[in-house]
This record gives sequence, C-alpha cells and structure tokens, in this order.
Amino acid sequence: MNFQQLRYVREAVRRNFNLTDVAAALFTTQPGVSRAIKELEDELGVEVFVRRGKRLLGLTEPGKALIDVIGRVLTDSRNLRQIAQQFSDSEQGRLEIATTHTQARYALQKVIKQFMEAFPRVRLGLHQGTPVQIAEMVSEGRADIGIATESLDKYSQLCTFPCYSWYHGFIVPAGHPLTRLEKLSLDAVVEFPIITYEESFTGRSHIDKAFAALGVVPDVVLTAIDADVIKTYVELGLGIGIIASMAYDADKDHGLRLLDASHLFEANTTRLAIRKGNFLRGYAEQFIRMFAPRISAAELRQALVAANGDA
Amino acid sequence: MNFQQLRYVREAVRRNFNLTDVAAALFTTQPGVSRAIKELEDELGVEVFVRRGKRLLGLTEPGKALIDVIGRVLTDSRNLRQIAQQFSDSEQGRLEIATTHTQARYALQKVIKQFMEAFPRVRLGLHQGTPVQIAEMVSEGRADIGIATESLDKYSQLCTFPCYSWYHGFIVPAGHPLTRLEKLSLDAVVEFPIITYEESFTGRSHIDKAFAALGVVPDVVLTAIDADVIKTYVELGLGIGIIASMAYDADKDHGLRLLDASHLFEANTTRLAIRKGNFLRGYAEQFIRMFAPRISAAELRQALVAANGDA
DNA sequence: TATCCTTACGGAATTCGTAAGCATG
DNA sequence: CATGCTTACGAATTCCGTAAGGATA
Repeated sequence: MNFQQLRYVREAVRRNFNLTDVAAALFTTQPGVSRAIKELEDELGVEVFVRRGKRLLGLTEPGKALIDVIGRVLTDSRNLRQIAQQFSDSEQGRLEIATTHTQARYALQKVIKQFMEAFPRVRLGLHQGTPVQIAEMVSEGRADIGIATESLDKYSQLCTFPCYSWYHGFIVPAGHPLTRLEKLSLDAVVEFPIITYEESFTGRSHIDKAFAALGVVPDVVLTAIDADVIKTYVELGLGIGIIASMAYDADKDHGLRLLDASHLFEANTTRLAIRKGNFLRGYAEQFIRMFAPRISAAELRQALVAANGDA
Repeated sequence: MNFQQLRYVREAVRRNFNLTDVAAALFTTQPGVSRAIKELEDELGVEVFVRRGKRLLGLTEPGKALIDVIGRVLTDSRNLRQIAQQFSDSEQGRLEIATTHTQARYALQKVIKQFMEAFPRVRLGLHQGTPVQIAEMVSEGRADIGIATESLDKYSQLCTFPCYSWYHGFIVPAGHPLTRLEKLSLDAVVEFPIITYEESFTGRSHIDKAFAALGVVPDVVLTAIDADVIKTYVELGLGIGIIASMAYDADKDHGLRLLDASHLFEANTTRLAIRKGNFLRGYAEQFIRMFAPRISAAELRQALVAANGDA
C-alpha cells in the first residue's frame, strides 16, 4: 500500500471513475493508474471499484467503507507537509482562497493588501467561483479557505464561521424618482424593472424571500454575478439595481445613488469555511484573524482537530 | 513520503530513539532505518529528531508537531487493511486480547470458549500483562482489546467501558477460626497474616483503601499476581487470602473456604479498552458483545470514530 | 572499548512510461 | 469507431542489505 495508490483511488471517485481523466489530473499515464489501483485491490484482497467489462462504474461496498479512511490518510499526509513547512519557513508558502466576485472585489480588498504586506513571501491564489464551487474547492483541499455568503454550511466536511453581516441596497441613477422618497418600501420599488444578482449568489435568496413574503412579484429583467455588471446596466437606465451595499463607491459611481434597504431585506452573513482536519499554516490563521477577528484561535483549533466521521 | 518512513519514525519514538532497536523490531537493518528517516527529513525540510553527534535524543519541535499525525496515518493504514479483510472474509483473522491473569483465567473462560466456537477461523491471541502494559499494548495497536480492573482509564488515547462488577472475598483453610464468625469484619481479619495481590493488580487499591480508612495496618506477608499462587500458600497455612471471589471454585478448592467480604471492600469494576480511531473487525465487536452485552453498538462506533487529538 | 549512527556500494525489486490489444457504447 | 481499460515490455529509479567508518558515553 502506498500513497500513490490511495491518491489514484480518491481521484477516481472525484473524476467519476474515469481513469483516463485521473491520469491527466495527476500528470501520469492511464496504464499506470490502472495498474496501481489493481495492485492495491490485490493487496487488500477486495475490489474497490465496480466494473462492467472494462469500465469502472462506481465503488463496491468495501470501496465505500474504505474511501473515507483513504481520504483521511491523504489529508493527513498533506498535513504533514504543511506542518513541516510551518517550521522550516513559517513565512513562505501558498495560500489559496476560494471566494465569490463580490467578496474578492469589495470585502477582501483591504485584508489582502494588508496580508501581502505582512507576508510578502506568501503567494496568494484567489479563486473565483459559485458558492457551491467554493465549498467543493475547500472540501477537496484545493483551497485552504473559502469565503461566501451562501451554501457553505451545507457541507458536513466543512467548518464554517460567521465573519460579518451586511445589507443589500438599491442603486439607482442620480435623479431617479425613488431618491425623493423618505423611506424606501418594496411596494414602491416593484414599479420598476429590477437588475440584481443571479440565483444563489450574494444573498439573492434573501431578496427573493422578502418579495415573496409580501406576495409581490418583482420584475427582474436582468441578473448578473457581480455588482459591476449590475451597475453598468443601471447606469444605462435599464432598471434599478439591488446589490450588496458595500459594492457602492460614492467616489467612483458618480452617476449612481445608493438607497438604504436594511429595513427591507434580511441581513446577510458572510461565512468563512475551512476543511475539518486540515492543518492551517500560521499565516493562514493570521489571514483569518485579519479578516474576521471575532473568530477565536481556540474555536479554530477545535474545528481543525475534529475528524471527519467515517465507518 | 512513504509509510515505511513514517513507521520508522513512530517506532523510534517508542523505542526510545534507538535506531538499532527500531531496525530489530521491524525486521530490517539499521542503516536502512537511518537512511529512510533522513530521506523523510530531507523531503519535509525539517529535522524530526534531536541529534547530539550521531545519537538521537528526542523529538525536535517540528517532530513533536508531526508525531501525532504520523500516528494517525499509520493507524488509518492499518484500518484500511482491517476494513478490507472484514469484507474479503469476515470470519477469518486475528483477535489480540490483552488482559490480566485474573481475567484470563476466570472471567474470560466462558466467553472465549463461546467465541472460539462461534468463530473457529479467527486466531485468538491472549496476552497477559500488568494493567499498565495492557493499556500500552492497546494504545500501540498491538492488541485490539484490553481488559483489566485498574489503570485503563488513565490513557487519553483509549476509550474504556465498564463491563461487570465484582467483590473481593477472604479465602481461608477449612476449619479456620474466621469461618465461625457470623459476619466478617476488618478488625477480626487483621489478627492474621494476609496474602493477596500485588500492587496495582486486581483491585488491590480497594483493599488498601479499606484498611487505611479504618486506620489499621494489615500484615501482608506475601503478594502475588494471581489467585492460584495465593490459594496455594493459604492452603499451606501461611495466612489468609484476599482474592477476587470469582477465583474461588468450591469443587476444586476442597481445603479452602470463601468468606464473603462484599461489605468490607469497595466494588471493583472491570473495564474494557479499545483504541480511539481503531477499526474493529466484526468478530471483535461480537466478542465485546459476548463479554459485556451492556455496551451498546452505538457507544462503540462513536468511540471508534472519535479521532485522537493533535496540533 | 562497546554502542550506535553514518556513508559507500551493489544487486534486487519496484515503478512507470510507451506501445499494442481488446471490449463497450 | 471512438472511448476507455488491460496487457506486455523495457528502462529508470528506488529500495535495501552488506561492509566499512567514525563519534560518543
């Protein structure tokens, strides 16, 4: 039994049991993967994969029993490397952050600048994706830290922490009739075409919920992943925008006005996710501390020790 | 990084950093061990062991941080084999039980007979030792199950369950003056020389505690590890014995009488220990069920999933 | 001086890539 | 007939044991 064999098995599960893909993903050849897996099965005395003819279709019962432990072994082998690096040069390494456009562009700006100044020898990777992709990246160990407002708490392998709360706001062209209202109401805004985030992005669920609760159907004419796109079309006069209020910059967004909507939509809580059982480099803990000081070191450690359940 | 290297490191810690011993224990040569460890250190970029000149003295700071994770990796690799075997032939394998003489000779008799009939193709290993040795055997994975009355709950890596309670009794030659007493008291027995278990064996602590509470000092003239030895000397008239009452057999021990002492000494609880994070073969669970039906399957599973803390 | 670790060397075993073969949808 | 796994072969690498060397208590 060796780590390579285990790595191939894990990757096969991830790549839908296509060994050609596995080989490509791990920079090796397909026959090598095929053989290594067979050797492991021989040594263990059980078939790990269900085969029909020459294709792999899924995990056998023993395979299902083994796969979680295999995952833990591989996580730990990675942890060993991380721990060692932490001692050999605690200020050098990589930090992979998976997040959404909104967080990357607005919430993380300051922290990332600060972090890069504090740890100039750490290479930062900023990976954008949907909240679901972010959760998967962290689950699979491709990212160390995930940051998003949605979806993260649906993965049992992840440990999530609330970081900060924020509200949506309406964004309208300067001089728009809504700017003359004392206090915004949903009834007033449904008169206008609306431009906002795509589903499952940046608190979109709270927006839908608020309208649904009132029984009104907003006329969402355009959706986008990021506030920049939304602002562009609001500026063109195609509708009024609903965006995270932090995405409005009074200096840069001359032609636009932000209208408070904190009384209309539920607060959104942006969460940070790490994988249970993953060792975090010292600078990764520092990053978390910079971004969300309210997460205590003790909380963090506890989450990391917690094993992923199996068998 | 490979399993062999990790195995050498773990064994080095266990064998007090003597690589010659490590090589002997793992059936290989000392230069091989030396090299493998150095290769691992090279790959990780940190020294795992503190060296003075050419001797290893202990773990470095990084070494201390790594050692628990290394242990978990090795435990899991063993688990993988066990899980696979469980499927390839669920009725064949080995079961190593570490226990004391008393348990092996009296309490386990019936269960072991029953187990061997139920699982004829499982090889049983019965390892005797002191309670401390038993705890260590289970901690190190050399035994699957440990059974003893003392010491087991002092090891954080172990998970222990109460199995059954029992009392000490006095054992005297037939016709001894004490047999004429209605009810035994400690005051009465201190008049006689006493033969009983060695310290830290078979509830000896409770015996000492009872005498100490009364402020009397018993005249312990002989101590032994097992009841058979104690009975032998009681029969020779060298004193009265205190043994676990289950060790008295009215049929075989003709010349001896057992006197109830359940009102004099605290009850003893025999416990069963397994290592946290260790996969148990199906028949091992069955053994536990036979020996201590009151331990629920759920309790057992939960203990096994619980990880050993690190970092 | 005995113990214990390191270095050097060479044979054995393992690993891994290329090329060809064969089953399946 | 394209996709995807297996088998066969050979080169490169890794592994591991023996023998000799050097440091320490």
